Amino acid sequence: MDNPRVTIRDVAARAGVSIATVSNVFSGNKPVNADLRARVLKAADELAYQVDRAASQLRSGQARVVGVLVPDLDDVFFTSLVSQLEVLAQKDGYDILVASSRDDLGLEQSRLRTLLAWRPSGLIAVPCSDALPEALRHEIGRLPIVFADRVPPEGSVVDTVAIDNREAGEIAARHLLAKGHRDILVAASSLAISPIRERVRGACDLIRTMLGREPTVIELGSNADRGAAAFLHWLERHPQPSAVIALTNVTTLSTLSALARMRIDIPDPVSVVGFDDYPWMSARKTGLTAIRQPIAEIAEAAWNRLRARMAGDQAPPTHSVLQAGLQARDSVRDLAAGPERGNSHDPDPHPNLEGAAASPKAVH
Amino acid sequence: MDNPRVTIRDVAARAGVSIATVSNVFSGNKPVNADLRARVLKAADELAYQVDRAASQLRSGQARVVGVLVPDLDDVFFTSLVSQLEVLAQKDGYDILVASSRDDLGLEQSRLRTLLAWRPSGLIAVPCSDALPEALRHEIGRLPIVFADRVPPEGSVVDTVAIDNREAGEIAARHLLAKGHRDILVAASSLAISPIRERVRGACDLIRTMLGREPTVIELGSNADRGAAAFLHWLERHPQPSAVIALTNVTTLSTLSALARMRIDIPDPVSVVGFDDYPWMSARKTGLTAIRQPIAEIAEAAWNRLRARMAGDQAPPTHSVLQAGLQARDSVRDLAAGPERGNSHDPDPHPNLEGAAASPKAVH
DNA sequence: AGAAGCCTGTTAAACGTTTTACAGAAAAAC
DNA sequence: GTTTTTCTGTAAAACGTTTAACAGGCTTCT
Repeated sequence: MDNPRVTIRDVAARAGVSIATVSNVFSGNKPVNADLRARVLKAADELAYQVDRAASQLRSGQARVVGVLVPDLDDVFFTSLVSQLEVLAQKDGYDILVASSRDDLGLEQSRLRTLLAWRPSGLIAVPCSDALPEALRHEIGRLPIVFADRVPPEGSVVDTVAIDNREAGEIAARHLLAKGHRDILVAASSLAISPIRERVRGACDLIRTMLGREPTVIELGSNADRGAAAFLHWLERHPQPSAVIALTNVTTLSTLSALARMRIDIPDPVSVVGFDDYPWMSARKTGLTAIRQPIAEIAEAAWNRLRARMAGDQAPPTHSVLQAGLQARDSVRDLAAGPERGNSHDPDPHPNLEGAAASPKAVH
Repeated sequence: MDNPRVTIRDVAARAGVSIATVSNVFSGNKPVNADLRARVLKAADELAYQVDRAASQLRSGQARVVGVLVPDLDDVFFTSLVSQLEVLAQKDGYDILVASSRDDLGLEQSRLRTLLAWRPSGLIAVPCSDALPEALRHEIGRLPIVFADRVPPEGSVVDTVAIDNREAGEIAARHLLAKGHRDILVAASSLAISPIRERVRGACDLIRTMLGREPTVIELGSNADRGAAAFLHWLERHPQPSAVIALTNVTTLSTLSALARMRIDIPDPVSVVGFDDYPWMSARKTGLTAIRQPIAEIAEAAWNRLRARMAGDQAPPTHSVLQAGLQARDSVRDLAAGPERGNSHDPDPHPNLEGAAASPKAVH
């Protein structure tokens, strides 16, 4: 009852073959005769044999594990990403090692180091700054790496997958402008994060062009509660905007929390365009109009790129850019249509004029 | 520029010591003279040496990795758990290997097998059925295992950590009864899941005792959208209840979605007690009254148990039971206070009479 | 029929660590 | 002054697998 550990040698003995044959049966590295194969499988099954990944990896150098590094495991956006990646990886026989950098450069560095110590066959990361993490510098040509979501603005030495963030901001702004909003507040998480800067730029550029004046931009951070407090603080000492664009799912939460606490209704007097699309956004009386990121496609693109690299693709880095779309619901008031006040009783959501279908588009 | 891999041997050569000494420096297994130690560290740093975990693990049998298995990586409850566990594990120098069973027994089996192939030093799992997964049967005395959240009702052969689910259901029911509600609907995810059955039992027992009749129980599944559709379907062909208890965070979402789509207001005419406590629950005009699970404490208890086991604790399995509490907000109407209708303009949430502080309580 | 080529299976040598057994030097005990 | 003990470092043997090199038994080709 207390057999210490069953190895390939035990299986070989029981099946009456050499250990190499057993290895070949499991790794599929060399073909093996059908009935021998059956004998081996039977023996392995009876002994409840499992190949030891450490030994396997040590000898072969092949890890069948990929590291996944994200900035925050409490942010649904990132966990959705992890969830999708787990499914894709599992389909291809890979396990995933997840680590969170908690948006801290030092922690990112150390988490990367420990991930690399596993000698993974690949790495998918959402880095927490624009600079290439020091720990990855030496790995550039060696280890397949894909950056997702947060990609350096000036191109990267590794493969990247992200949405067109500038356009995402623009879509939000265009929607509000089309509905007659003139006093738009832009709520960002942090301008230190380049995709956020891009979203802000997209929104601000359009607003400036159309209205000839700069919208106000505020930073609410990456924590919903603290963000809500910050926004509350802002609301108390500034005139109420007619609409706010939240550029992140947690900023959306912060915005809604603060508005709720101030007992300010949506979409009248304040309209809101949120970011990302999660069940809670439609689980409310006035569903949230939001910019939808195609998370499944981001994950898929990242995985496909990583898989190609792991298979030996040596082409220069590619940068996939996916499209975000507008998910129109009821949180934006139509000021252009007419001056009627109060909650709209019109059950029809506004049609989506902007064309929201997400489709991949390879660049560079 | 293309050195293939730097091993302990290279470091030893450069530092002018034996490989055993280098190993001792890094593993801390045997003390080593201070200046030798410094030489080794310097050499290692210059070569950017990293110990190879596969080799290390193969020889020592020590993995410094723990497997984490959850039923659904898109459910915030589980990802919060993973997030907390990642922090705790990292603090103790462990990495985590995450896998999702997607609530499928077969997948759970296969995911467990691949986790076990890593020979992890421990395993934290939220199983998807009451039965001990077949893959774990052989590991019982060998591998430290902790089950969290979903624990078999009749005790378990492994350590478990969970909340008092019966009481959680009871608290929700008591709150509604105290507010004068008589027509209560219980929305569960799936009665196949034992903690859900317990919550249902807690709520139903109390309601039966107080009111002398059985409340209606419906199953909405573990997907928010499908659950919303199911509840909508139910609402269309049954009389409106005065209150609904949602026993899961996704059932809460389903419930709110369906009510929103029916344009039924909260808390009047329908009150809602939700489950779990997430930012989106307070990011609404009428904040959600909900049963709060102490996720951080669940994670901590699970990790502490696992750590003790990994350190060699051989005591019989323990079963920690934590307390859930009521987070009172504005989604429950007070029918007892008076017959006034319409949205309450009273900004004060009802005081929490039930005593919500969560505290660990060891059992068995 | 004999040589050449393919299968299919085996033997043995890695892979990079940890760890046991041991050796030499310094310190302590007699 | 010798012996014992303690301390530090080293040599070498694992750990369980993959894989290169090889060895037979076939088929296939001259």
